[in-house]
Amino acid sequence: MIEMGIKIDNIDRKILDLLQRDAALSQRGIAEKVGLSQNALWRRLKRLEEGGVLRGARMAIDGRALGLDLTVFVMVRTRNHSMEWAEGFRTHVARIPQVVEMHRIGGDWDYMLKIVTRGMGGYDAVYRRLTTGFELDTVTGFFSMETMLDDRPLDVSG
Amino acid sequence: MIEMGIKIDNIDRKILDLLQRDAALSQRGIAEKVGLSQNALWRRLKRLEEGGVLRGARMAIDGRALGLDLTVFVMVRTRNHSMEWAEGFRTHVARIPQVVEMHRIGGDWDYMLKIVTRGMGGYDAVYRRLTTGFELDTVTGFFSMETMLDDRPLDVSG
DNA sequence: GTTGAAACACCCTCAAT
DNA sequence: ATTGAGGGTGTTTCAAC
Repeated sequence: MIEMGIKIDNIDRKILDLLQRDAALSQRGIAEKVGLSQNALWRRLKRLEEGGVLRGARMAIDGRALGLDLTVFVMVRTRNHSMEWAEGFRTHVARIPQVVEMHRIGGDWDYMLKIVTRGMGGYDAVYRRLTTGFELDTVTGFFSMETMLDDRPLDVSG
Repeated sequence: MIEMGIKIDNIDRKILDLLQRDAALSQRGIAEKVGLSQNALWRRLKRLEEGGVLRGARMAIDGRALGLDLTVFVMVRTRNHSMEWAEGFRTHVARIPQVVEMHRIGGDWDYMLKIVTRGMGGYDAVYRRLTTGFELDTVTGFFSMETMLDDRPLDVSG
C-alpha cells in the first residue's frame, strides 16, 4: 500500500509556515493573513489534522532555566548491523531521556544521537548509560560550544 | 550583570513537561494533573512566561507531507577562526531556510548544520548555496537513513 | 469559497476566604 | 494556596448564500 498523503496547496503551505512559528495564533488571525474566512480556515485545519500533517503543538522551553546547558552530538560505530540489533539499540536509547534525537546514518558512523543535559556530569551519566549493556565499537562526542541556530521551522516553500 | 533566571520547583517541572508534549492542553486540564487550581496555575504560567522559560508554542508538522524527505548533518571545517568571520558565516547560513540547526562545535570539525530538504536535488542546492561565497576548508555530510527518535521533550527532571 | 449566528469552552481578572 | 463569578475571546458547528 502506497502512502498517499493529502494534497497541499500554497495556502496550506502558508498556514503551516505560520503555525510552525506560533501555534498560539488564533484562527481569525491566520484566516486574515492568508485571505480566508475563519470558517474556511477551520475546514482546512481539520483536513490537515486528519491528514496527519499537523502533529500537535509543543511548547518550546528554555533548557538553561532547567540547568540544561550542554548539547553533545554523539557518533556511534557498531559491529552488529542486523535489524534486530538496531531495534534493540533503539529501545535502549529511547529509555535515556536526555537523548532528544537519534538517527541511523551513512558514512563513517552508524548512529548519531543528540544529547541535551546538565554539564559534563550529566553527559558522563548519559555516556555510561548508553554504553552499558550494548557492545559499541566506537563512541565519540562532538560538543556544542555555541548554538548558533536552533529549532527553525521547516522550509515549506515548494 | 549575572543572568539569574527564576526559581523552578517540581510543580513547574511537571507543568513544563506536560506543555512540551502538548501545548494545546487547557489550563484546567494541567491544573488538575499537577494538583493546583486553574487560578494558581495561571499565575505560574505567567511567571514562567515573564521569566523567559516558556518560549512560545510551535506546531509540529510532518515534513514528508511537504516532500521534505532528506535529513543531512553537515560538518564544516574552516581556516578562519575569528569571531568576525564566524558571525558572517552565521548570517550566511541563516539565510538558507533548509538549515534547521547550526552549532559551533569542538573536535575534528568547526561547525555542524542540520539540513532538512527535498531529496538529493534539494541537498545539492543547499550545498552549493552553503559553499558559495565562503571559503570552507572541508564539508562532509552524514545522511540520515532513518530517523529513529525525533524532537523529544527535554528532560525536566532535576 | 463567503457571512452570520448560536452554543460552548476557555482565559483572565476580580473578590472573598 | 483556594472557590466562585463575570466579561471577553476563540472555537466549533450550523444555516443560508
